[in-house]
Amino acid sequence: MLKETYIPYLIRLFRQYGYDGATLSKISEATGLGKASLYHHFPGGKDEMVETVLDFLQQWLDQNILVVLASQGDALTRLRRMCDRLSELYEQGNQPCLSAILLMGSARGIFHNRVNALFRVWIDAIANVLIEDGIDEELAKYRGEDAVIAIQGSLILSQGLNDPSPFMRIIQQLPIQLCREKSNSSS
Amino acid sequence: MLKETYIPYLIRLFRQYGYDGATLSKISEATGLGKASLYHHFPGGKDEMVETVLDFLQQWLDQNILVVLASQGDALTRLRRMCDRLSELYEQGNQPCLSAILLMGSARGIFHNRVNALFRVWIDAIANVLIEDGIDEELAKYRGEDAVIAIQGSLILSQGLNDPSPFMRIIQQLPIQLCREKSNSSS
DNA sequence: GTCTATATTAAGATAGAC
DNA sequence: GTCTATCTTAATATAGAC
Repeated sequence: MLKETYIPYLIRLFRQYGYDGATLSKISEATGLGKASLYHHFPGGKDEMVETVLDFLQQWLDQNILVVLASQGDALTRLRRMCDRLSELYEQGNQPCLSAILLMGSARGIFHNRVNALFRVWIDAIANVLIEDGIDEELAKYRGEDAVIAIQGSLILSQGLNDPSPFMRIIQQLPIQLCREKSNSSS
Repeated sequence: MLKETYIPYLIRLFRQYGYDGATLSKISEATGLGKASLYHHFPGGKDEMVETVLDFLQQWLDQNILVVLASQGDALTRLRRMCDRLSELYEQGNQPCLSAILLMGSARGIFHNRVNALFRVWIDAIANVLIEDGIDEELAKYRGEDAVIAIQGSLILSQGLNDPSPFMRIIQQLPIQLCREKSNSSS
């Protein structure tokens, strides 16, 4: 089997247990592979498994979020498409964000740079849509951050309340929020 | 020494390494206590340490957030006081939220109910301030959620970018955002 | 209340047969 | 490419002296 075969299992395990909690025993059980076989596919051990998952997520970002943000249509339409993809990725608010999980705990030191890069690319892509839509460059950058903040925060709250509805509400409101004319956040 | 003495060390360790990553060896080193002494203070081991920290955080919420939300002054003033306290708690955006950390990884199953309770109390307290201020009850509940979402999301982003400014920007904007008259999030 | 010493279990990782 | 068996290290936890 190609090592790509095991990515869905790895994503599910790291989401559920985190970096430290997803032990090789759990990974072995979930994939049906013995520990030695896991090291055949991932000689670098668990860190290489996470790197492989991050490669996949980077690709997913490119082929889903960045593609729809660069697609035909007005800003509102393109942002709605992004939200549809995000809703799939996070299973309607029932699954946490792997990037956020990798920022928590002892994995942070190892994977921080990669997560940082994912966030920056995502924020810039949203900001560019808004700039094309006529929004001031600085405000667009803040709105890009606001989008990531709303997604991440609502995922945390949905996890905390064990209720996907905060995420779904935010996802539904987000496109119109980002495209609104005036800043309602003047200091 | 009273076991309360060790709470600041525990908070720092769980914030930095998470539940799984904060090993007894690290805790022993940070506190200067041997492992056996740690079990003298916390017979239930690491889980009892986390429970002790959650007791402290629940108290902190009562004596800081709930107190200032029930204090004298208009809604905007009280929400600004809340934000000041939050800014201290999260060290101006440089420290992650322990509740969020406990929702990630294998700790979630153990402490989810307690974190859930913390979130609910906090959201309700914010909503009540807004209801007193004349905001519709349902909208106030959503605004309470929005506050927690903005805080949690901005802490994640500040961690991800290694830059406290997203948190500080959100904290500064939050009171006026919550008190705004019209919902700019109509569907 | 803190220590040393140790028990027990599980984790990450590898050797080598098939 | 997968396995069994094993190694090494580290984690949680306890016994018992001081």
